Amino acid sequence: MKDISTQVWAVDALGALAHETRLAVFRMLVKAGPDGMIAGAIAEQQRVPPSTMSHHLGMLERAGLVASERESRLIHYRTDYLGMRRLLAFLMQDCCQGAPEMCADLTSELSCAAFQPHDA
Amino acid sequence: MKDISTQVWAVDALGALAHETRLAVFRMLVKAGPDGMIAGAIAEQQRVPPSTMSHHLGMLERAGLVASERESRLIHYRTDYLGMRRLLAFLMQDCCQGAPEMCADLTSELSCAAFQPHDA
DNA sequence: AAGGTATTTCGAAGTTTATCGAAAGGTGTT
DNA sequence: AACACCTTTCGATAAACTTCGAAATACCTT
Repeated sequence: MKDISTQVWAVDALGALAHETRLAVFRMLVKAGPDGMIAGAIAEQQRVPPSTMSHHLGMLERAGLVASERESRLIHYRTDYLGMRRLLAFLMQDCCQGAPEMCADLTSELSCAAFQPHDA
Repeated sequence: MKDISTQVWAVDALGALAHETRLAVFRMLVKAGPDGMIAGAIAEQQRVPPSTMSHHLGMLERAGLVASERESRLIHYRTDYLGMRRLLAFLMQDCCQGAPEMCADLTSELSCAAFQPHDA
């Protein structure tokens, strides 16, 4: 075992994403980019009462997947890219020692522009 | 929304991983490589009763993250790399349109040999 | 400081999930 | 066919999660 506490955190992070509304919110924030979105707008967009959404956003934040920042009366939520990175890295960790060719497949599948700067 | 049914599946997959034992099992299988492990050995390795482990393995399998195959009396469980790939791709999807530089960071962090064939 | 807006916390209800022993389902051996 | 082995299914209990209205908190405006 490389890091037992990271595993504990990963369970929380995965649990935070393992919910229809929260996963939709997380992806919406990823799409929204660094500026993020305002709490009220997130709740409205997902057709969920503010108190319920607050609960979900709190879970995502405690899991280190999103971060919040107050701006006057509004609260901005944005993706915590470091947390997202940690989670993806954790899941991919160790996959190569067993079967390197699987990893190659994995990376070629990822739909990030960073991977295909040369072609469509 | 790109694909609503994929999102539903992703919630299941994330939920399957959002458990200490199941996440440990999944990672153990990733490390074990294509040959996978035998159900009994998995249960013993994790110090969990067979019936409990069977329940967990069933969840991982229904989520498309592992696959099982019977060999006489034993049942082999192995990582379903396609499912793993689908999940990672789903999570990374759309992250570049908001902030391409985040994606570059993401890929450089991944600890796969496929990314660093030149150095340690 | 009074009032209005944005968001969170509290509390209670219903729903889902986790656990594991006992029993059942397959599979090979004698 | 009877037995032993490996694994799953069943069933019941305990624990955790989800939901959302009401109340509380934080902030700005007047």
